[in-house]
Amino acid sequence: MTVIEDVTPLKQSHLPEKIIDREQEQQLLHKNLEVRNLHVHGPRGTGKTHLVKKAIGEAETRTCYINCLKHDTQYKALQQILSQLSQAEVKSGYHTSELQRRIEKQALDTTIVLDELDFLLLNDGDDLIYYLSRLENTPTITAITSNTEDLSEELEPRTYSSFQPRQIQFEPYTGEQIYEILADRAWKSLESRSVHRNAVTYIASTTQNIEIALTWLRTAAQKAEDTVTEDLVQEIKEEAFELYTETKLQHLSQHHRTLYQALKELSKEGDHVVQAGDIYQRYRKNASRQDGETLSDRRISDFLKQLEHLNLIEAKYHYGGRKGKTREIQLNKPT
DNA sequence: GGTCCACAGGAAGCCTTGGAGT
DNA sequence: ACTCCAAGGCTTCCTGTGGACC
Repeated sequence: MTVIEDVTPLKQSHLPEKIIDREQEQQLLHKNLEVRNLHVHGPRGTGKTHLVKKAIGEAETRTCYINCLKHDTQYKALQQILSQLSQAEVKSGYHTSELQRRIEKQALDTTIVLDELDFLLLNDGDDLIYYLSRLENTPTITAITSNTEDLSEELEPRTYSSFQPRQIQFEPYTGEQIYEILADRAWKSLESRSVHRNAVTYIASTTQNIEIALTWLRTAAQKAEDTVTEDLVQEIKEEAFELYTETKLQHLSQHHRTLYQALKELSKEGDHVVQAGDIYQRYRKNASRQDGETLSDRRISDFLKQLEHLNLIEAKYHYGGRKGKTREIQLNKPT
């Protein structure tokens, strides 16, 4: 017994024909995407990627979409750009300048989207942006970030001055907007009258992140005997959050997942605020039990920062005092 | 005011991978 | 087949931090 007729509209990846509540942003994107550099910024789950992808689909120029969470160095991003432009796999081993030379031959009238740019900046600096924004037949670049509000603070002055993006800000969804979107998706996806209004209201009043909201409603619908009730929604809250974090972690390494698991264990065991050193210790213990391979604390420290950027954990930095220089970390209950 | 805390995070170097030249 | 080169992943080493405590 299931209330789902077609699960597609409830999937986060689904791009509906009509997008609710983002008319202004959509227009800005449509008007500017192909003619000038853009910086799209806003918290997670506000529809940035979604709308940019839709704008790409409607663009007349060629487009490249790079997810910098997966391709977090200049080199890897260049490989992706070239591979999308030439429609062929590009292996490693070439000199960066060789990739750049080949891209320059092809990059005419191209729009390049760099999603999750924070991760590339964190890992490899701004060389990629500098290079792309100074190309002779300059492609237009759209950078999407969740953590970096003001790129002029993160980029070298010389990079920012040639990049000069127009900023498009995405505000968090309001409860009413989340409600409206969920209701629309539920109507397309589920049997009629199979969702209680209170159930949707509860989700909409708990989270401003549409990605979480959709995961939540979808999970509830999959569990429902014949109706999605508020009780059911409340009951599966934790499970839905876990599913959301799993999808966020799936693009990262097993070490990231072991690290996250270590923090989860420690916060379950008592203190919900944990010190970095304790997490490293637990990570080492768990990783060596799993397959023996453990990474250094230095490396894991970088991974911890990535989890912070994904908004999965919250870190408070101490630069002195009785605790010394450390981070106090807690799980982020995504809202 | 000197020492300690408990790491953060930069720099340098090692190892592996894969293309290019001979 | 061999050597050379460049890139990323990772480790090792090291310096810096600033309030608490003596």
